[in-house]
Formats: sequence, structure tokens, C-alpha cells
Amino acid sequence: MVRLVKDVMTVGLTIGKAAEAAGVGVETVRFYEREGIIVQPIRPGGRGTRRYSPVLVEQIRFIREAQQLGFTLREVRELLALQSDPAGDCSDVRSRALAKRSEIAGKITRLQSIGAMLDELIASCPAQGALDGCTILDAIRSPASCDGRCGQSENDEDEAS
Amino acid sequence: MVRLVKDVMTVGLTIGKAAEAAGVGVETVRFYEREGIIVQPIRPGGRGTRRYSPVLVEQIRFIREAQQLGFTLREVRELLALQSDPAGDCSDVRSRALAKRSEIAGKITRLQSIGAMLDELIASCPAQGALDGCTILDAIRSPASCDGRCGQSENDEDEAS
DNA sequence: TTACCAGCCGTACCATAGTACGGTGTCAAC
DNA sequence: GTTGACACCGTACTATGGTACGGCTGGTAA
Repeated sequence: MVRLVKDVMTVGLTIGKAAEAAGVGVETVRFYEREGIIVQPIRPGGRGTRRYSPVLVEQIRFIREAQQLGFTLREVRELLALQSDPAGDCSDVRSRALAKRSEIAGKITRLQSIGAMLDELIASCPAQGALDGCTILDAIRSPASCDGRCGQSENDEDEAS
Repeated sequence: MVRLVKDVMTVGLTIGKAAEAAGVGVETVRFYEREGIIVQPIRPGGRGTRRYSPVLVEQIRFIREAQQLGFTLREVRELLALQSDPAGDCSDVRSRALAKRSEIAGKITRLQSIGAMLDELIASCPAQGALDGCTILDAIRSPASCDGRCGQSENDEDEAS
């Protein structure tokens, strides 16, 4: 009985301590549980306060790290499911990483083309004067003036109308 | 009375036709009005069906084009407000374009660093075998293994705990 | 004249990733 | 035995950009 406090430590951290250890908020941990991204930890006595093992804390940190790498929570859930799958193979993880890599490459390309368009607009801008002569607004109004490059946008069909 | 149909055409397009002409859905047009991004058009007789002028249709297309350039609807609303401001100056538009340009440059940089991290993870991956030896999962679990570059993430403080 | 389509309005819902709140319960210390 | 700090739960709300629905009306065409 003297060791009650130590027993609690053995059983695990409270949600507040676990969240702090993982660098997130308490509500975030509960959110991850609701969404099934992590499992609800065992509660001593069946109900009462959740007790978090170091493994669970590590999983929460895993989630944050994976998010830093551009994975969505849905994808993180799949990665964690994979981790607990005894039949899981490294090639599964690799293919997900490859898919994410090309997704990111696509986003970069898209942003670069937007950046190039903006550069052109900025370069053409007289930088002062009334808005009637604003080449930037003109170009947004009439995308044809960006010399075909605007045709890379998703709504090409708009330009036909 | 014979010219009723023509009068309607003079007054403008219905929401369905306007939406089609602008390449969006009817609900999207109504959404833009609710959000104050475009004004609700005049309704002949005070109430009844909206009648869209070509100018309004053009504004809707402006919205889509500006979105293609990475502007949010909030920013598009400001651009449109600027357009209707008789005191508006071209330099206002230019500074917004410049801000957007650097915002996009920042996003590109961030994505490139994520891409580099993924490249490294993928390169280190044995590509097959059990998950115990999966270097990708290991690296997500222990971000220290990505040789300091992971320190660029927003939650550096996590790694101290 | 009756049927039908289009438009109207308010409201609810989608995904994403949380954040906040209110009421209740428990636990420990003082 | 009371106070205070957490924890619990369900629910609602945030931002972003729409999408969908249900009931009602108005105009038109066969």
C-alpha cells in the first residue's frame, strides 16, 4: 500500500503527462483515440483514468513525425496498422514512402509553375498608378495573356467558354 | 410582350447559365454570394431570380483564376474589393502578389526539405523483409537518425523530451 | 391546365486536424 | 471534510471551400 504511487507509475502515465511527454495537447490524444489512430489504453479496473505506456507515447510522437513528412492522419493510421501487422513487409512501407515522395514532387512542380506565373505578373507590373492599368489584375481577368502557361491549370475547359 | 425573352437576356443570365458560363456549380455561386466574395446581383422586381451580368460572370472566373495562383477566397475578396475601390493603387496589388510569391517560395522550400528526407529514407530502405528491420519506420520512430535535418520541423521542442 | 424544370432559401453535411466547453467524477492533500 | 487539480464524456466549434437536400415558388411549354 505504501507503493501505491509507484504502482501507478508502473501502470503508466496519465493522459496529461503522456500528452506532455509526446508534445501534444490532452484533447489531441483523445482525438487520436476517437479517430482510431491509437488504441485506447488499458484502464486499471476496467474504467477510470487511462494509463499510457511508453510505447503509446512513442506512437503519438510517431504520428507527429510522420505528419512532418507530409503524411495525413489517415496514412499514419495505415502505417501504424502496418507496424502491428506480423505479416507486414518492409516493401509496403517503402511503396508508401515512394508514393508520398511523388505526391510531394507533384506539389512542388505545381507551386513552381504558380511561382513562375506570379514572377511574370510582378515583373510586368508598373508598380504604381491607377488600377485601370494594373497588369496583374488584367492578367487574372484574362488568363490568355499569360501565354499559354495558364493552360496547365485544372480548369482548362473554362477557357473555352 | 413579344420581347419578354429578349428582355430577360438583356437583364442578364440566370444563376444556372451564369454558373455554367463561369465553369462552376450553381451552389458555388450562391456560396460566393453568402461569403460576400461577389455581390448578390440585382433581381428584376426586387425579388425573384437573380440576373447575372457578364461582369459578374467575369468576376466568378476571376475568383477561379486567382485560386489557381494560390490565393485563398479571403484574399480574392480583398483583390475584388481593391478592384472596385476608386482610390486603389496598383502598388497594393503588387505587394499582395509579392507576399503571395514569397509564401509560395516558403512552401516550396518546406516541401523540398520533406522530399529530401523521404529520399534519404527510401535510399536506406532494404526494400524487402520483415518490419523489424524497416529503416523507414525506424527513422520515423527515432527522428535523430535523420542526422539533424529533422530539426527543421516545427516541433523541435519535442525532441528534447 | 397541368406538369415540369429552374430557381429560391435555409440548413446540414463532406474532409482535415484538431480545439474548446460544460457538467460530472475521482483522487489526494491539507 | 473541503478544496483544487485532473480526468472523464459528449458535444459543439474553428477554418477552408464547397456540396447536398428538402420544401416551396415561379415561369413556361405542351
